Amino acid sequence: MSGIRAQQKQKTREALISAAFNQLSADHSFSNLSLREVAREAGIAPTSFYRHFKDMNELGLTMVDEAGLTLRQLMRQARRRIANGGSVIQTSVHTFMEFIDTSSNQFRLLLRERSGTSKAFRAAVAREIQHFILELAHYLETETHCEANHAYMQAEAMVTLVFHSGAEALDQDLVQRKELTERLIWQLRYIARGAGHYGGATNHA
Amino acid sequence: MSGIRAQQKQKTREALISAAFNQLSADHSFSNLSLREVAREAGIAPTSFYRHFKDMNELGLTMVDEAGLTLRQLMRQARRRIANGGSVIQTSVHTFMEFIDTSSNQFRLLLRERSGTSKAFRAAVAREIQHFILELAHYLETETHCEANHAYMQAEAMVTLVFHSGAEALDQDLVQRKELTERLIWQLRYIARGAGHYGGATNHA
DNA sequence: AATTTCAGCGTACATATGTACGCTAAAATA
DNA sequence: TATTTTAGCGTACATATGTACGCTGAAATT
Repeated sequence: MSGIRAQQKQKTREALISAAFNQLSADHSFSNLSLREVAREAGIAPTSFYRHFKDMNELGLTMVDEAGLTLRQLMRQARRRIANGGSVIQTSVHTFMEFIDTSSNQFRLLLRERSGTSKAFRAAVAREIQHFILELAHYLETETHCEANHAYMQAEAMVTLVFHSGAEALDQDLVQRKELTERLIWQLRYIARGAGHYGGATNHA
Repeated sequence: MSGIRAQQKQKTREALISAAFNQLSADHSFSNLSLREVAREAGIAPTSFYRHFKDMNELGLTMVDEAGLTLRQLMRQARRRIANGGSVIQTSVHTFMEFIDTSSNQFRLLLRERSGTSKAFRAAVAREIQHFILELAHYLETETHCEANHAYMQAEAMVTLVFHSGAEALDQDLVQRKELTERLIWQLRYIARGAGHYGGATNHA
């Protein structure tokens, strides 16, 4: 039932997705992509595109899902590192920066479409980020005994700062990126401190 | 020397700019605008566009400048209100939320082009936001006796959170917006507290 | 009054895009 | 083996876009 045919179809579907990711860059966002160019890079005729996606929109949503998946895998990896005794803030930030380096275009997509032009996209990205926030909030609540509401607001603020820094890091060289990362770590410490004060937490930063 | 002629030219130039702002919305970003449509709404022929701007790009940069101007006027207003004895954080946040309500499309432009597709745009927006950060940093440094470097990082974090919340507020109704604003205020308090702790400041939040 | 300047227009063109339609060959099924 | 299914192709078309070019009439300058 695996079928030579279904296999090949899956393959060109992936070719389309990776062609699309490939065409993202600092100067080329998803809405700049054209069906024809994506098809060209994937090595199929424009009209064959429709065998796989109803729409460029549908392709885009698939891409958001994929980027979200990568992000979640990353979170697991960060959690493992933390469990092995790393500092929470430092480990999380460095893991995130690796993601930006390794999967820039997946990050770019999430970043841009978060405040992008399509409602469906915005919702999809918001869902992915919400995952991130809730997970972190839960961690902060149980681990630092912070009051639930404050844990959530703290997590939200932290994720916002991390994503924003990620966005800046995309266009920076290593030196700038290092400074940026250090600033970010301080800023996260501020939040941890402050939230601890108002929310009655133990401080583990 | 004011000239009926120059006067008229200025008028249609403004018509172009305001037509362009008018066509921005949640589902329509600057890069979706077309020269022809902007010209149409401004009531001139497509080719006449070039009498005013070399490019859509040049129009866009002008728009960024204009939005930046609005933002700076806003800051002055906030400072006046604070001088009249308002709480710093609350006053700033509410003033900012007014801006988002009153000049949504100017804010939309800054917001989107900050991580947008054109290098020149990104630079222009970054400059505007930098203004904001530096001014706030200076205020924090002199007013709360916070150490300079910490004052900067604190200001940066605060501006990031405010802008991000602004972005979310754009698509929200009044109830959601109120909750959002309250969360934001807490988050800013966290930062003020935390930065105060590490940077040796008096707390005025 | 004679001349120059120039904002705005209309025409025209090359180009890129999405997508409807029908065909083909090879894989899947019967 | 005979039949059906379908991924991918090529052709074709309607549409939108940026912009080159030359004209016009009124304001500005001489």
